[in-house]
Formats: sequence, structure tokens, C-alpha cells
Amino acid sequence: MNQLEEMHTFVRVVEAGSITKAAEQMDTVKSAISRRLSELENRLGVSLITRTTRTQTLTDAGLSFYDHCVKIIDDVSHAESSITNKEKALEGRIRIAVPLSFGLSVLSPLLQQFNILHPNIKFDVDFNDRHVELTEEGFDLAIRIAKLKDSSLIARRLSRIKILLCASPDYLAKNGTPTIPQDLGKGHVKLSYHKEPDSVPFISQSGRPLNISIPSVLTANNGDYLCQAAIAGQGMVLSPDFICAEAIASGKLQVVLPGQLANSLLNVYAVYPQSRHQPERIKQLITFLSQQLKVPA
Amino acid sequence: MNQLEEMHTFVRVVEAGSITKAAEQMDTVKSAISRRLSELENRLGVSLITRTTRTQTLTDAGLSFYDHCVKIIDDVSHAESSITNKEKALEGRIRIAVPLSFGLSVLSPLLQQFNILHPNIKFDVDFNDRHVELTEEGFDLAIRIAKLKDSSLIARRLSRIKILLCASPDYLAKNGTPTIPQDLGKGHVKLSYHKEPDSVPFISQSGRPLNISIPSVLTANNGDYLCQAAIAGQGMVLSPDFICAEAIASGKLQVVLPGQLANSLLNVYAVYPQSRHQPERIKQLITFLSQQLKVPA
DNA sequence: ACTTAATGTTCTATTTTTAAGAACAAACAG
DNA sequence: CTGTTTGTTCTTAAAAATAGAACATTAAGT
Repeated sequence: MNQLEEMHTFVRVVEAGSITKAAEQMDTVKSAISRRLSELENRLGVSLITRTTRTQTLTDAGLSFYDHCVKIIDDVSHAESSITNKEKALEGRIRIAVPLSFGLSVLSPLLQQFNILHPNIKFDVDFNDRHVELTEEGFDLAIRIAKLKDSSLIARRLSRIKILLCASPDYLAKNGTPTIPQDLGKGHVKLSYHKEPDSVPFISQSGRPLNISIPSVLTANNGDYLCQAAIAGQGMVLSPDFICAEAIASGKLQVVLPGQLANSLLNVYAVYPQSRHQPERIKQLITFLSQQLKVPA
Repeated sequence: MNQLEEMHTFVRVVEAGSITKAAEQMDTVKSAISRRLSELENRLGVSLITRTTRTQTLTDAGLSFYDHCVKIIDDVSHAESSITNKEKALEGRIRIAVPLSFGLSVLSPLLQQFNILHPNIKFDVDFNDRHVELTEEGFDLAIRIAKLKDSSLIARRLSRIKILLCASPDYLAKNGTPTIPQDLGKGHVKLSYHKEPDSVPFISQSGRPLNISIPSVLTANNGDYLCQAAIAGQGMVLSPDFICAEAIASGKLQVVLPGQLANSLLNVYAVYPQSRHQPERIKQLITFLSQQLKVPA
């Protein structure tokens, strides 16, 4: 029982004027059309077309049903094409979750650029450092900074972030500039992100891993704030490059023990729900971000 | 590809909140639902529901499509039920073709009676002695007086009509009252229906067929008119009983050679298109006419 | 953290549905 | 009256849908 196919067949028979012509137009044989029509009439318990071998006339019920059918077929076609086109077009809303600092400093300008390219795309950006559930909360996309492991989601690496241990020249002048990790053992303090352990992993000049514990004198859940505090000389900070790069370039911060920090590379991923059919706008955005944030070779 | 079934499935999954519940509600297994949903998404090239094993969320496209689906399903249901109910109700129009004289004198009062029983039925009566094409001209029913032979139509005998040879007492007094068919051979004239042959078939007292030719002095295509002319003494007339019965009862006409006319019985048929599904109102009318015109046993 | 329960997907065998093609019946045209 | 066209019906073949099991994943309870 394929109601829509039956309706379509009925309409075609009415408009073609005969079962044979309708069969040709629908690219099938007349027996199939005859059968579908009979089945429709049987199911409805109503004659729609009174027909002899040569002439056919719509019954009252048939005329009424014909009008309904034409409208329904049109509605169905419209319903399907509207959403199909919508997904293919570069328009609509993209709901995206990004980590706060990275989002503000790195992603914001890129999204604005993308919006200039595709002005009909609207963004709904959630700046949030907590772990969001993409499917439950209806996100199209999330940016994650991690060594990702999320089975039901698909990830694409966009970029790498380098973590640097920094301190202000002031601070280093006062507390000494370390040359090997062991120099940090005494007389140094650091400014920590929430839940960041005191222990900092290094790689010694001999190539062996080495953990040094540096007491924390300030914790916050905002990297920019920690960076400002470090510039003010309050301590050393483990800061992602996109936050501290400018301060380093201008000399307000110095990199401590460059190249000796272990696990200093984080990955930036675009994460999206495991879906076979990704709207074109999402694909385009991921490609765009990937190009703009190209991982240095 | 059963689009409507897919839509129905999609709506059920959305409203039930899970594929498993939807399967229960639709009295099938979850694999069938899963498959239908996947196929719909594949065909549209769009994700409608982003789902993990535990949670499901409508995409923008899904939400839009859901609204369309609900409306379409409702429209289909309405389209079908409206015409099925229409055919089952004792209301609507009955287009009926009847022979002129029989229709006026016999059928009219019966149709009026039927209309009192079922006031929501409207009649569209075509009084016409020509042979109408039921299906081509859109008639629901025709009344035919004949020895019917029409393959694509179904007939039901409603009554019998007796043809009587009548003349006025005046006429008989002037031209003589025949006692055997042979008496008609000379000195008699008749009033004929269009195309009626001069030759009139009798059965002789010995039981043998016997044709007597009676010249026609008047022809018309209206039985009532011929009857009036006979009453006026213009000649004899072969008249169906329903036309001349009253005149005979009142003595204005006399039956000539009663029981000796051959082929004097005609059948009244209700004829209708060969249709598997007859509206209830048509069935009821045929039954009613059949009862009212009950063939004398 | 581990186990248990539940969900959704995928696969295969089976059933059900549909179509194709021939044969037939009916109706019109010449 | 005959030939051609049209619609219906029947049977066989093909296609589609379903049920059921097996599996992967996730959530909840202990």
C-alpha cells in the first residue's frame, strides 16, 4: 500500500485520459496502472473513474479526490525539495561551541571573515570551556582543544597549539632565569588554570622526562587573566601561544626553558556529530577554518 | 520508496522520542524503523535527527520537515476519509435518466417519496427517450424499457409493462369491435409511436403467431399524446398500461382483443455502470424502486 | 570501576509486495 | 464484420520490506 504512488497514478490517469497513456508517461506497463487504480478504489471502497474500454469519466468522488491528490502531491514535493535545497544552500544557522579564550582571540575574527564570504549564514556561538554534549544540546559543531577521544563524534584537526612557560622580565630578574628544569625547584611560583597540577613535565637535556613541582600562587579559569597576571610579574604561567604570543613579541613576557617543556603541543579539533549528511554550510566552514588555521608543517 | 510511510515513521519517531518506542507504537521492530529513517535521510540527503544510542535531537531541517509531514499526513487522511464517508452517507446527488412518459407518470411520484425518506439526496433527472450513454454522460442510473442488451452495464429488472391495444368506444362503434385479429385487416387505423411498424403481432386462438398490418394515420414520439388522440377517437393505439390504464378504468378507452397481442410484455430495468463500488444512495434507490414497482407474480 | 540493561545499527533469511508479460474480453472505427 | 485499441486478469519473476539475531555503544545501578 503506497498511498502516494496510488495518488500519483490516479492523477496521471485522469490527466492522461487513459490508462495506457498514463502507463507510458509513468514508464511502466498498463497492467501495473490498472492494478494500482483498482487497489486504490478497493481500499477506499469508492469508484473514482467509471471506465469502459474506450471512455473514462470521473465520478463525483473521483473529482473531489483528484483535487486533494494534486494538492498533496505538490505539498510533498515542496516539503522535500525545500529542506533538500536548504541543506545544499550556503545559508542558515550554524550553532557552534568554542572554548572561551581560543574562541575570542582566534576564532572570532575567522568567523567574521567567513560571514563576509557567506553573508546568509548566521552564527550562534557558545563560548564555553565546559564539555558540551553536541547532540543533546543541538550543536552543529564544536571546537575542542585536547587529545580527543569521543567515539560517537567525528573530529578533524584544525591546528596545533603550543604551550609555553612564560614569565615577565621583572619576575625573572627577581627570581632568577632558569637554564635547566631543575633550576625551577626552588624560589619559583606559577599561576595556574583551574585543576592544573603543580607538577610540570619537562624533557631534560639528556632527553629523559622530568617532573618539577612549582607551587601555585593564583588560579583562575581564564587564560587571558593569567597572562595579564604573569605580565604583572606575579609568577610564571603555562600559556597557549595564541594568548601569550603578543606579550612575548613585545618583550612583556619571556619564554622560560624554551623547547624543554614536555607535552607542550595540544591539538585543535573541529568536532561534529556522526552524521552521514552534513549540511553544505558546515562542510564549508570546517574547510575554511582548516585552511586558515593550517597546521605549520 | 514509500514516501508517506517514511513520513509517518519519521513523525512517530520524533513524537515517541526514540526508535524503539516508535517501533512498538507502529507494531513492528526497531530495525525496520531504523532502516526507514535512514533511507529517508539518504534520499533527502539531509540529517533529520542527530542521534546517539540514547538521545535524539531534531536538526533544523528535521524540525521543518516534521511540520510539513504532520500537515501532509493529516491532509491525506482527510482526503481519503472525506470521499469514503461521502459515498457511505445517504446524501449527495443522483443523476438519473428516464424515458419521458414512464418517468413522468410512474417514476416521478416514487422519486418524491424517496426524497421524503432521504431528504439529503438531490435528484438530477433527465427525461429523455433517446438512448443515453451512462458512463460518458455521467449518469449514475438509467431506467430502460426494453429487452435489454448492454454488456458493460448492469441491469436489474424493476417491473413489467403490459402493452395494450386500445380504442375509444366511439371509434369501435364506428369501425366495428374486432373479436379475432383478422377483423383488423380492413377498415382500421392506428396511432403510432415513432418508428413503430404498421405490422402488429398477435397470437391466434389456435396459438399461432399472426401479423396484422394496420395503417398508421398519426405518429408521435409521445405516448400520452397518442393516448389522448385515441380517446378522441382518431384510431387505435398500442399503449403501455401505465399510460392508458386510467382511461380504460374510466371507460374512455376499451382494450381491443385482450390477451391476443403478442410480445405485449416489456421489462423495466434499472441500468447502472459496471462499478465495483456503488454509492450507498444508489443502492438504496434501486432497492426502493424495485420494491415499489414489484413485478406482479 | 564494573556490571547490567537498554538503545540503535547492520546483516541475512524469509516473507510480502510489486511489476512485467501474455492472454483475454470489450469497444470502437472503418 | 473485422482489425485495432483499450483495459483487466493471471502467472511468473523481480524487488522490497520485515523479522530476528548479532553487535556496538551508552547510560545507570551497585
